[in-house]
Amino acid sequence: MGRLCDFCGEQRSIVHCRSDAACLCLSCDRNIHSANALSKRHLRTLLCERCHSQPAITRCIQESTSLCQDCNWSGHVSAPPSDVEHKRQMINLYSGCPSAADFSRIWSFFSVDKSITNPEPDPMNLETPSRCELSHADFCTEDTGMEIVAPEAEQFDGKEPVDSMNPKGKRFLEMIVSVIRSDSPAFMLFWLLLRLVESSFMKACSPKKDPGPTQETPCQNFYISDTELSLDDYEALFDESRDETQQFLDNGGADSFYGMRDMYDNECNVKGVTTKASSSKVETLKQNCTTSNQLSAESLTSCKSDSNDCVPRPAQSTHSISFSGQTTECNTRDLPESGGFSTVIMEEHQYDIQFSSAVRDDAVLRYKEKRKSRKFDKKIRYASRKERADVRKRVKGRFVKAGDPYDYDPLDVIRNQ
DNA sequence: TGCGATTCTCTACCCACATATGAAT
DNA sequence: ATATTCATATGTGGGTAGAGAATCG
Repeated sequence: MGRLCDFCGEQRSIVHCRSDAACLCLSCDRNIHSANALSKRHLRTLLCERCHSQPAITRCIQESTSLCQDCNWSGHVSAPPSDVEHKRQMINLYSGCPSAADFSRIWSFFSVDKSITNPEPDPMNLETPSRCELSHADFCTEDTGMEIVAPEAEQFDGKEPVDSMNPKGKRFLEMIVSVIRSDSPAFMLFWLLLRLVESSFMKACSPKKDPGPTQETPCQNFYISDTELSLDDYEALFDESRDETQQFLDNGGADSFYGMRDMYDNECNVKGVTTKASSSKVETLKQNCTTSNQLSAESLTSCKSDSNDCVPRPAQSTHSISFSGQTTECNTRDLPESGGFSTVIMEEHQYDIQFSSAVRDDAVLRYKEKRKSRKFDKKIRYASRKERADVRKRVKGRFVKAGDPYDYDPLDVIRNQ
């Protein structure tokens, strides 16, 4: 059984929008996220075909099923299949309004069923197909105006030094700051930072031209001498993240940061924290740009964190990024040419991350312990209303009109104490 | 081991009304 | 641009119904 679209409530939901915390059918996804420039930036992915509630992160080839972090963990890691290890593919996130062809490009397992020109969706039949199929009615194949999330990133080829003398590099830095200040997902920033590291790495590896008598520039000395970014203290990383989160929430959450009433839940507040932390980091980076070490592991915490997913996602880079000694090697590729959407976790690649099960078990165990210890105390937003409710007379717990008979008066309880 | 009855746990909902919010003037 | 008025939405807590889980015979 599947899940109905949160918006229309009629068709089977296919994609998950994290920003809206909603599961949507393809039609509604396209309609909603083509409404304006902001909604176009919402990052979406397939919906987990097992729990039908969480965003899928990986695709099991053998089972032809898209799975979220938890379902992937329970189905492949904690209780691995007995026969043969299942091959899995990373599932890309996307934004904008991709066409069906675009979908097929970013998800090879996606196919477009053009023979179905006017399918009558059966709300009662929510069986998830073994292959994800887009009907022609759901998605037209012609390209419509779509927002490119990081057009500047496309222009920045990653091979030029970040240098204030270089207009592209300067624009790149400005872009980072603009991304930080926007509500773009934090791991978009993570990708940008990786590009920044990469560009510096390229310069460090390439023969240096004689710069000649150049004037001092803020970013002149920004080279990455050691491309291995290590997070030696895994525990400290997440402890710090949580503390910052709590502090951020205590300070008013995202409202205090953006100056607006946010529509996000705590998860997005986490995003706010990481963005904030990264913001200060990059601002420092921009101002000083002195040593490569300033781009510390802390910056990497800006990768998108999830209440259900505290394990850093693999990043695509030629650099070796070590998490608690676990190293993953990925290939850097430029963002694919697209007609207006962008995939954020780059090209799909085989999901062969070499996390050792022991370390993974340990991390998950600690995470679950922390999750237990979390406090979700009710927060009173309006003290005056609480004061009112605290003295209001009731009948079987329900408020009653002033003057009506009542069976419970909080003031009587206070007087009797 | 399976099944029905009972008990336990959890959670959404209800109510009135002061106040926040936004639109209209 | 600012102030005022008006209508609507929101949030507050204790008790309860109902759903689902757990236990027992």
